Amino acid sequence: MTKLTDVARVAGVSATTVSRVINNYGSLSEKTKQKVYAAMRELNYQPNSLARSLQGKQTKLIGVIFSGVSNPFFGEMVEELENQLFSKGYRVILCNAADDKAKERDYLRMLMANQVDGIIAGAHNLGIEEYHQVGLPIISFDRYLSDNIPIVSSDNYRGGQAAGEALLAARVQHPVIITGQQQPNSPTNQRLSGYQAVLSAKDVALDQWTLAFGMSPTLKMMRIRQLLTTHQPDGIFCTDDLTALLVLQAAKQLNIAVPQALKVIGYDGTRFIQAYHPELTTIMQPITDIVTLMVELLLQRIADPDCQLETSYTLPIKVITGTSTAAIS
Amino acid sequence: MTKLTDVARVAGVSATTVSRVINNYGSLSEKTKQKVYAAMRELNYQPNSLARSLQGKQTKLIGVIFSGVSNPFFGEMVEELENQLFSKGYRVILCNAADDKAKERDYLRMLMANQVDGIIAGAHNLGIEEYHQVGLPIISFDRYLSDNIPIVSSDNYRGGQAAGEALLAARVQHPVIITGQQQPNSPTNQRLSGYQAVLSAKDVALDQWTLAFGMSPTLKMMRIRQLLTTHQPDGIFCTDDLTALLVLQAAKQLNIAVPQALKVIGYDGTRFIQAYHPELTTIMQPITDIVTLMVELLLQRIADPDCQLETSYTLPIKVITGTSTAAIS
DNA sequence: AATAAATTGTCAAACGTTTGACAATTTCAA
DNA sequence: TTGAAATTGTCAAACGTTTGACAATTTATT
Repeated sequence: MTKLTDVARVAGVSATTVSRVINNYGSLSEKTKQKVYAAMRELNYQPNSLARSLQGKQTKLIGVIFSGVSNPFFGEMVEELENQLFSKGYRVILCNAADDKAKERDYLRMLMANQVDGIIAGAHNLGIEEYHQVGLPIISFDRYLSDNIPIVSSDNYRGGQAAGEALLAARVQHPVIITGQQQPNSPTNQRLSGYQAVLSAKDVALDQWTLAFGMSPTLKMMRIRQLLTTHQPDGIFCTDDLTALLVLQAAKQLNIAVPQALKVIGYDGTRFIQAYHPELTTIMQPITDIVTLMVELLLQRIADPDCQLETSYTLPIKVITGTSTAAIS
Repeated sequence: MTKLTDVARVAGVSATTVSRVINNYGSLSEKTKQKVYAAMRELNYQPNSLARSLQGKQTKLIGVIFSGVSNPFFGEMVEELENQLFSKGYRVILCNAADDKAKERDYLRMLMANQVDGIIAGAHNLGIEEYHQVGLPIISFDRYLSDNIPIVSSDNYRGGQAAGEALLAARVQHPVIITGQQQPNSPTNQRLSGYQAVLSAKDVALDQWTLAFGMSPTLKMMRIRQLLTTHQPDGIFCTDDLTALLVLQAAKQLNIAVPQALKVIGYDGTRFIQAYHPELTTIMQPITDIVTLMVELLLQRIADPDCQLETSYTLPIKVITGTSTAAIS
């Protein structure tokens, strides 16, 4: 591995000068700068980032903790995070917490040992305590972790309202909401609240089913079929799009016509769903904006660890209307 | 940040002894080991991995280069990679090459600067030359990079054959194959070859359409509608599942019944497709096995950089039969 | 109690870089 | 031509760890 002193030798200058060029420190003539750059190119030199970081420079590494990247919503989010962080000169250590407390804790330790500059936390197994004492800039997605850790989320309450309104506007009489398990301190609980508020304003009864987030699709499918046959709802709001896809599939299998006999509305509105399931009405979370904001906040915290940030940032959602809630002519 | 000397002080031993405990080096009594462990726990000590690596230890970081993680196939692959690497004590630096030569090159430089222990290369913008001189253990997915870099892929030729056979078995007369752009040195080209071989054995004409991998779904959709209306094929083999989904969608819009008027077969067979689109017949790549093999090979190379490995490893595919190619009764 | 073996300590160099203090040299303008 | 300013060099400490050589101490064995 070529090192700084090699560059110095080739450029015919001292090691200190090379370091000065790299870090743009002290006064330097254009001529020597060019000599050094030339030597760096010639030797294909890359400063050893371990040594730099050890010496006190930033590592330019960000830990990104999510519960898996195979879910399109998280996949798109992580992809966008990687993109934006890369363009700011940071790299991503991908941490899949996989609904596993121990793994998430391990990752937190590793990220500290690896001296990452900051963390984006999008998995939510761990309690507040463990995150509290990390002592690193953290931005959280969709979950309260500590007073000092900003939460970024989209407007879950409004999203729930919008979904309820859409169903009611489609003249639904017996709507059901399928949620994941309610997590403590999670703003996503607001989806239920918003939905509930809209229903009770119109005196429509709340009918709620819970399917744990980690449940296998096959199992979910069984439950949904059961729900459809026994409860015979004429409208379903799923708090994530994938579950909504299962509902559509189940309805098809059971010969329940959508939207004639059943209106379906999902949640998330990823690019994937928009492209491959345009028929599904859904509530879109603005992934790009969410990521932009999270990155911006994180970089602020990195630049100034004591900077004051809001506890919570809420971004607007958007309703994407497909045929799955279309009125019957 | 607590450091080694702090642990030494608390444990009442020398710094050298602490280091010996951590690295299990030299001779140590059980008693002092326990004292040191206790102190480490008490202080919540994590060795600074920058310092360790600088000193010569492994970084335990692996660069994983793919072209985006929002595609479910790559998403599932990266998720599995992260899982398996984590369980072996490695962490993943996620590199999204995004069909961008410059970005991929940048990443390669960064990975070298970051002293990663190895690389899994699954993006294929760059030529052989740039990978040739990286001088790090590399395993490639689905692309020839250099004689010394093993390729792992699934049996693309057999997959192409199987797809062709499935279409012919369903009594298709005018099948079309939709491929991505053929990449030089990519084993995925074999899908076409295998398909072609089966067709020509039965004297069925080859009709091939190309839709670039990076093209937006909307645009692809347009082309597919055009294809369906002008060419009126009665069978389509898409070399990836997402394109197949677009075909199904387009067929629905155009009132072309699947499988009655049109048989559709895809490629990849992710868990996602199996769960959410069981109707689609597809060729499944064994993602878990592919990842297991890649990780195994990479770790071998890391342990012994000179170890001899095969140039190419091919894993069997599996046909997943849905209703999209069902025979008409 | 004597000896060997096992354990622990001390010390220092090394990994590759940054950065400060200071001195030496070059450049430039008046 | 002198003096100030700009440039470069030398030297060394620091970041936190590992590891080797060696000495000092403790423990186990007979």
